[in-house]
Amino acid sequence: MLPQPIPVELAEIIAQRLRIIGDPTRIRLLDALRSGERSVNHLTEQLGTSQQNASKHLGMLLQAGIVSRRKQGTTSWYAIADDSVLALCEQICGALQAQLEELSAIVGPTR
Amino acid sequence: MLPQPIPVELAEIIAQRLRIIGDPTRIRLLDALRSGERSVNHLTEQLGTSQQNASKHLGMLLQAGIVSRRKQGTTSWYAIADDSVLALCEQICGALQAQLEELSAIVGPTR
DNA sequence: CCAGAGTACCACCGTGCAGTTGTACATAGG
DNA sequence: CCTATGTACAACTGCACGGTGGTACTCTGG
Repeated sequence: MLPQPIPVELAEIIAQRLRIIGDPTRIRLLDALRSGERSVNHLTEQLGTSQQNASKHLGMLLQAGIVSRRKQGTTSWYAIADDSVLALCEQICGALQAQLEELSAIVGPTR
Repeated sequence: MLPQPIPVELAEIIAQRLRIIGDPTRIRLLDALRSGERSVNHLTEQLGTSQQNASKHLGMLLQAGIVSRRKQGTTSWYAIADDSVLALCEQICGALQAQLEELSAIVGPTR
């Protein structure tokens, strides 16, 4: 599926994508959106951060096409538009768990 | 598999992991290692970067447990230790292609 | 028309990181 | 030994980014 020598441009696109998701606040925003559509106010309170910060990160996720925005009155409702990002986090956690199991096997092999 | 409210610490770990992979040079290093074990010198020439830069990024990937190092004489041989990173890139590309197809469907729906 | 709520944008600051330069270390060859 | 080769580490610089404060804009309710 991937071309054998990945061109520099594609490497930069992939890297940019990974860096967009690679932020604790944005990961927590996406996590909060797993339950469904949420307003900025709700997300701000759930994360315990400032409204400006939440809006800023949601704007970045929106521009990247990872979330979608729906305006109703004065409130904006955000939702996950790209389900693959959650699978990405799952995969990361899976790799981490595999590494931890290897380490524990080395530390305590006979036990 | 993932806990429902992702704890802040886990979000930071996932984010750090994504940021480590989210660099064009490191993605190209991992891509070059898809063909098998390679020396620093070989990777330096293949990427067209400096030896110091390649060594620096390889050190980061090594510390993260993504690649492995084997020293023989004066040369260091690096190899991919965590195959899931390649699947990660594949997934990113898949999501990008899906988004592109959606866009092209909007731009030229009858053609 | 006015006040308040909800949201987004802008400027700023501090931090972290990518790339470069210089250099130290280890090993093989003569 | 002495030199060359291959690699890793430290310091520096420029730049991008995360968080914050301030503010403008929009819509709703009175």
